[in-house]
Amino acid sequence: MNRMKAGPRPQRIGIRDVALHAGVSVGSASRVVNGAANVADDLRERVQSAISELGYRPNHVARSLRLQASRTIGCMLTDVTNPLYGKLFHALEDRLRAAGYVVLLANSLNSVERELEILSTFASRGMDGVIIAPGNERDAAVLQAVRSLDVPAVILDRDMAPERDHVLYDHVPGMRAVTAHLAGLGHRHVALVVSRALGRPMRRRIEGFRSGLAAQGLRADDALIVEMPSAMSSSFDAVSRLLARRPRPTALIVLGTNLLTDALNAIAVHGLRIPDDVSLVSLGDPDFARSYTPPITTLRVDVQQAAERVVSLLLDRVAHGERGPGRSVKVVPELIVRDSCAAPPRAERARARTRAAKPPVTARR
Amino acid sequence: MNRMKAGPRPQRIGIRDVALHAGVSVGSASRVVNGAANVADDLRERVQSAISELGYRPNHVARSLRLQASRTIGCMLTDVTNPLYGKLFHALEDRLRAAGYVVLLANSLNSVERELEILSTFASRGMDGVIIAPGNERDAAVLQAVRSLDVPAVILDRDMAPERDHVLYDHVPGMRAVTAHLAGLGHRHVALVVSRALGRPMRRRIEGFRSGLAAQGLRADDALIVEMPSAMSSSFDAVSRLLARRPRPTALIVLGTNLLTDALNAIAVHGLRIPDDVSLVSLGDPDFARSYTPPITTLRVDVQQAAERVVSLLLDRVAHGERGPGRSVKVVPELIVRDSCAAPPRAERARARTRAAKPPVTARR
DNA sequence: GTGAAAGCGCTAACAT
DNA sequence: ATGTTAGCGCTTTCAC
Repeated sequence: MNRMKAGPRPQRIGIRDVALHAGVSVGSASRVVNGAANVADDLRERVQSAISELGYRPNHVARSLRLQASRTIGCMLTDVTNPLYGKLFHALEDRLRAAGYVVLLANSLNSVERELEILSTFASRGMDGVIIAPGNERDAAVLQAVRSLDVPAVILDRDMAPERDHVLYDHVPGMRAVTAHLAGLGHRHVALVVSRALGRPMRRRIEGFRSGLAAQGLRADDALIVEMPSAMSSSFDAVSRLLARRPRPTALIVLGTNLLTDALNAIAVHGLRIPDDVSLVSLGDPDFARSYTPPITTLRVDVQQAAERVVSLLLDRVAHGERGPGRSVKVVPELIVRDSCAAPPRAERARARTRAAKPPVTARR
Repeated sequence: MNRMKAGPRPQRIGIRDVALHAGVSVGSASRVVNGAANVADDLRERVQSAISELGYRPNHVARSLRLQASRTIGCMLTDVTNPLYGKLFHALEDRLRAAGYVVLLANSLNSVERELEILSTFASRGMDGVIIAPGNERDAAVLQAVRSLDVPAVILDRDMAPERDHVLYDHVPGMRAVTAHLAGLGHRHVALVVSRALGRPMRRRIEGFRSGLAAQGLRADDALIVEMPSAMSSSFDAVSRLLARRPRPTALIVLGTNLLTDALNAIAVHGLRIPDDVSLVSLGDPDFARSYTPPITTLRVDVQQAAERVVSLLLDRVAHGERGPGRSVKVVPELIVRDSCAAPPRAERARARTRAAKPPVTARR
């Protein structure tokens, strides 16, 4: 009667087939599959051989329906194309997979519409939990959607809903460490290049930059804070303009992996050496920051640690029945000091032209 | 009876509740939800308002079980951390989402064990189709797992099972275009840096390199083909060694995004200018290749096009009932000529030291 | 320890 | 056009 047009699929094997083949009831077969305690040895063996003979695989969808749990975690990030998010997804996937969960990834691209759609997808697909970093943390509809999620959620690097769990990167002390490092070296003209100041992360970093400078008795020069129009645009020109200023900034902080390559290029084109002519600190620690000549000092958030925190918070609720109020854990970025920062040049008045004649980059130490 | 310990979840709303609330049968409610034809207007309206009043959301798991289809596509790639795969996933997700599918991403990390596990997960989770690029194309177990998948599959840039659909990057002509370009400029000492030669892609590229050179009447010098031990290791030293050879190679082909940054760095450290002293071609066209000074000539596979092909092949089977034999479509990489290649320096005998005194990089054109 | 049967939420056949 | 109902594959109570 209910036969959908003679499926060409060669009759998926169900637990019912296993039971039949082993000459037991489906209940017993199920108990074996799930490793229940009360099973006689011979029955277990018969079922197990039936399973391998028939090549039976439990149907996860049916199980999910029955159990009201899918062992799936939804993960909404801005864009895995960004290496930082790519690595994070990776770390999350590793840990969750080890715990028996599968991760459903969705790129929100910072689009409100898309974020709503994704959140809705997560809801109707019965995720056991979600990990999200909404680009539009301030949007009322997104906020509403997040708050009305009926599964455990961990919010990453956004400050949205106090009743939920959060993992927050502690940008302010992070940036303070950078400014302290630079100020300690003697820098007084420090420039900052950021991708876009929307959103908590950039706001906090700029805040940390200002307060860090203030703590050193310096004042942030607004003209030295450059914000890129979009995450996609090249920062080459912006950095170039910065380097053309007089007095030239003696140190540059570049907040974004994409920005770093452009900045390095701009510095080279201006014939400047790192760190002799200009000091440089980057965010995010891409692999080549380590292998660059000279190795670049970076402010790094430990992705592994962040993933660890996120997963632990989430599984507390998903798997261990935690019921408490929203918790918030901070991950402090660490300053990895390498060779791209030094004292500012004595003669800031010297002309760039003169320098262009020197070897382009300092030698590997 | 079957009440799982008084779920704290506030009684998920089902279609049954909607029907009750609207005073109709579940069947009718279902018809409205699915936009069936035979529904009276007033009934439809009543159901619709019940839906929004109750905030009903169809349970996708139940629907999947009933329909024997999950509207989910499994996607197994080596590692989204690699920008090429990141972009690809992105493009795939866009298209599939538009078609009403959700993508389940899994990073295989080239581990056999993991690939088998992922494939198995895909199978038991009832994917409607899968897109895979197994790192271990030659492994018997992986091969077996791929061939015995009982859902439509598209295999990406691997040549595995003729009965399945494939999208293959046409590396040989791609590399030929590169060598032709370089040879046309007059280069005779062309070096190649590859990340690892395992796997079809690199094998084919090297093959294309050799045959391309041969077609120009040149012979590939094996000493100029450098293979990195792993995708993760820095190629700085390898490139450095290459540049220290005499006669120095006049052109460098770098097959990997990670390798490019290291190569640029090594070239700069040697005090060499691009393209005056050494020409450079890269693979994969990362964003900064365009914004670099000088802009880097790259061999690019059009990710959008590849994704388009993959999705179209897959949906033919998943959604349009295609039953035919395995199809294979090729995507030809295109050479994007920018400013990083020029004729080899006349005086190859001149010393690097001399050159180091010149400005480090050519000006932006 | 094992079997029988209910039912997770939904759709589609069938009956009206 | 609408209602009734079987059953997707599985787990788990309940009775033995």
